[in-house]
Amino acid sequence: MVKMKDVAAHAGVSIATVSNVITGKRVVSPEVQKVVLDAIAELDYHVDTIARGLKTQRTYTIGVVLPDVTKLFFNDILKGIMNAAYDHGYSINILSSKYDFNHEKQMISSLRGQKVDAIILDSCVDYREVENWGREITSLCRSIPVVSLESTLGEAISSIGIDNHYWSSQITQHLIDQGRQRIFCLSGPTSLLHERDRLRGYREALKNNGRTVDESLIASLDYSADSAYRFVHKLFDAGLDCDAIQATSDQTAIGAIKVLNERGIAVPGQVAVAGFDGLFPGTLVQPSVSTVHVPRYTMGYEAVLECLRRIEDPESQPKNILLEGRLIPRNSTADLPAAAWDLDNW
Amino acid sequence: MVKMKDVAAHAGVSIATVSNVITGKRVVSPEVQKVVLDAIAELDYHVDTIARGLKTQRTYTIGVVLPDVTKLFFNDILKGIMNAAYDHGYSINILSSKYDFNHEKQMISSLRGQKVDAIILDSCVDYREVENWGREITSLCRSIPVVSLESTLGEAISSIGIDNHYWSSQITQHLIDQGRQRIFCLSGPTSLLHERDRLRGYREALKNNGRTVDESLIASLDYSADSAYRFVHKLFDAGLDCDAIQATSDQTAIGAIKVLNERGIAVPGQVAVAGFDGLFPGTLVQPSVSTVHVPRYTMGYEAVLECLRRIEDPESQPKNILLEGRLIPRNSTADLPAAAWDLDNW
DNA sequence: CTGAAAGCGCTAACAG
DNA sequence: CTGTTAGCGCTTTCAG
Repeated sequence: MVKMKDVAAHAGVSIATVSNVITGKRVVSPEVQKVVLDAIAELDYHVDTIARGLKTQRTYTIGVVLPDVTKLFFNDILKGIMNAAYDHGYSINILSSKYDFNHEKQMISSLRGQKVDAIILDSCVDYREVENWGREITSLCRSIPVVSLESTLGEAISSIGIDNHYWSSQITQHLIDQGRQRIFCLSGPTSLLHERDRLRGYREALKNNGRTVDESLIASLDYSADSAYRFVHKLFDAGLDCDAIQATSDQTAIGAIKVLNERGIAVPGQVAVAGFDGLFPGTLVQPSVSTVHVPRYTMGYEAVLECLRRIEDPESQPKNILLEGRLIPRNSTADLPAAAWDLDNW
Repeated sequence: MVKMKDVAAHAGVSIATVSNVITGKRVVSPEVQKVVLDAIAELDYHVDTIARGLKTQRTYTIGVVLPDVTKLFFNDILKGIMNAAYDHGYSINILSSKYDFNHEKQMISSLRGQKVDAIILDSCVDYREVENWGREITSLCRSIPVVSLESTLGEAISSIGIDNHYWSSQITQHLIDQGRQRIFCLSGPTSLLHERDRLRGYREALKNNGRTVDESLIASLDYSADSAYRFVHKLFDAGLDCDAIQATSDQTAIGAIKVLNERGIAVPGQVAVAGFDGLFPGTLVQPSVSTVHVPRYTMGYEAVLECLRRIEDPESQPKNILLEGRLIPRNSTADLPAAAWDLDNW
């Protein structure tokens, strides 16, 4: 491996000069500069980022901890993160907590050892522990910026996400506007703050329309379509009486639609189904799924920008960034022209 | 940041002893070990992987260069890579070449500067340059193992993939078995070796069945569903006469199905459509897409294992690993019970 | 504007 | 079994 010393020798200058040419932190005369640059090209020299990192204590790497990278939802976030990072000369180090809070803790810890310059975290912490965890992260990651995805983790930690409460209420309202009377709410894990927000939105929309919340029309599952599928089958076996199902993810909404299709229950004729997130498979199934679009790509991209902002100005304060969602009515709740397949984002 | 020196001081031993406890490369007495471990825990010490890397010249990082991480196909490979890497204590550094060979070259180069321990590459090199590029990589990455995905890049480079030629011929055969006479082949970029293999498979299957290859029934596009969509519309506008379309990707197959659905052409009644890859959206659309399953996850996982094998034994020789594909007939080519939605892998 | 030299935090000889 | 010490390749004072 050719190193700086070799370049210096080849160019007939000192090693410090080579360094200055490369970093541009000190002025080097044009002639010398050229000689050095030529030597670099000729020897095909590349700075050793490890050695540089040891000296500068910067790695140009952002650590990313997500609950489950294999899921489309996080994949899209990841795309945004990767593109933004690449655009700005950063690498990323991705870790999957698998919705296990202990893993998450450990990963944050290990990321520090790797000297990442910033951390982007989509936490799976229990909502009751949010504040503690926020404080712990803050003390753990004393000197580097942390950006939380989807939910707020406290004062010292930047966050970026949508107003889940609001957008969830919007989709409930949409179902009500379609004349639905008994809306079943299929929620995700209630330990997650943003799931609670979505559930709150559902409740609030009902109340705003002068309805009472029937607790027998609320259930919490994990995020898997399969759980939803089996669960909804059981519901109907038990004689569930509803004319709409509002799922807090497209994944589970589609699981529900599958059940209804299998049982010969017309969607949306007899039962309307709404999802959440705006994943592309919602456009492929029959009927297409009404949903709220969560700007996942933007979330990832902006999260990186927020990291960079705080890296570049260590004095700058954490920001809470709120992105816009978007209600997308499709054929599972409304009588609309058939939605077009989204074929471009996969 | 607490460092080894601090741990040593706190434990009342030398810094070397701390190092030995951590690496386990030299025996330390149980008592001393305990004292050190306690100090580490108490101070919440984490080894600085940068400093270690500078010394050991190992980063426990695998560089990954894929054409387009935003695509489902590569995403699944990535999952395999990430899981395998994580299982073995490695990090990965992902780069997206965007199907630009110059990017790819540059990325391989930059990965060397980052001192990755191995590289996994899914190359977009033109098939005519494969050998040159293979040689160049070999000399560029002299001391680290390189594993090529999807196609073979020469002697010194391990590879892992399926027999595209064979499996493509299998799907053509399937269409022939279904009684199809005029099979249009919608190929991907012909500069890619594995696309050429798939096309060869199509040709060979026709010949094996005593048919002549009609060159007007062959076209090459990029991989986007949108291109396929517009192109197939034009084909039918121009009066294309065929009773089957064999696309070399599910993406383009679905684009074609969309066209046929729009034009009221029955699939598979009038025109059968087959894809390739086995992506889950093929199970969601109507009709579901017959395809060849490419074990993408396994490909990624095994690629990492191959890296590790060669890292651990530098004397070991590169291997060419061939994985099994699987023909999956679904409703777009055959009169079968409706295929079930794949809801679990996204 | 250029060079010499210290040292980032760790590992691995080498001594003891 | 434990300690001392020389560097890994770079950046960055400090001198010139």
